[in-house]
Amino acid sequence: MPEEPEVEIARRLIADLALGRRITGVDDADTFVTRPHSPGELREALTGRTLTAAHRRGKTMWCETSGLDGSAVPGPDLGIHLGMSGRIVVTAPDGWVAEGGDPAGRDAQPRKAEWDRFTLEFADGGQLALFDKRRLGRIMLNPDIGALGPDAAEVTPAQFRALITKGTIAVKARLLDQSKIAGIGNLLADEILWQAKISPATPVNRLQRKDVDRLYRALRSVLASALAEGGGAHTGDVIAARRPGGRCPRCGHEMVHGTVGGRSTWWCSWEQAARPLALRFAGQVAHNLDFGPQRQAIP
DNA sequence: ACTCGTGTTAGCTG
DNA sequence: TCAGCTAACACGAG
Repeated sequence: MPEEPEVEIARRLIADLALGRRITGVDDADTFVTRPHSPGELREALTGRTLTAAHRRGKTMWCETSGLDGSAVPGPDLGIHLGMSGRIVVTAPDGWVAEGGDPAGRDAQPRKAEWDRFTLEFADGGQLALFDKRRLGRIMLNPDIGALGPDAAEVTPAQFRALITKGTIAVKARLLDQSKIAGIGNLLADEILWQAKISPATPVNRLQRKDVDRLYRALRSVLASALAEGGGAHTGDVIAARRPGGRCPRCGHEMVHGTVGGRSTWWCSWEQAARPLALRFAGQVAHNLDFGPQRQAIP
């Protein structure tokens, strides 16, 4: 998916190109994407309104809508979640198309019409569509934003410490828990843990204060650079090494693969080894003396 | 043919 | 009730 930085790109797309355009038609026939709404419910709720603002918390977006016929009473919020493969496609009146969201599917096959899972038609002839091959994206009225933790890009160090360290769950699973901190996905989590040199399987109650602080700094810098590079979670330094035979871009040791928190996880076998720091240090001495790592040039 | 997966969530267990 | 885990969802890509 679109993780937080890519969702932010999609939100800006909506904010820049879709606000203020009168909605004259709504295709809400895909009831899996629009669950729990029934067919026609979204059309009924949105036709005649305009989107007036685009917001985001974590990976959830929502648009405010105008009142009908100049009424001051606003309409319902339109919730948008891109799921695993969703993308926002905004078409201008002249047919010019802008996209934001999932980049993995971009440039692959030509877009099939049936992959547009939800569409707003505008009076000017353009449209806004949720394009989603896998169909795990979601459109709903008045989404419950309160169920999400603070946005990953806005959480403070003190909030972060409090939200992260409670319990015994693996730190990666906690980073992925949207009700604690909203916005971190599987790839970003691997990148953040790699930057912080922390094993993804570390129980959160075993993290020391300095580990948590390092994790927080890694979170901030990974999010900032992902957004600066156009939103892709793929832009992370370790993402390219997430494959069989991949090597750590810093130390050259092999990346290892496993499942943490039910998700596919890659980490550096050396720098993110799951053992106490003291043992790691002792191991490093032995390692360097006896069988120093074969460093590989990074392509 | 068959497995995997950038996400969420219902339902289960202790 | 809470914390944590697993399967299921849907379907394209490798």
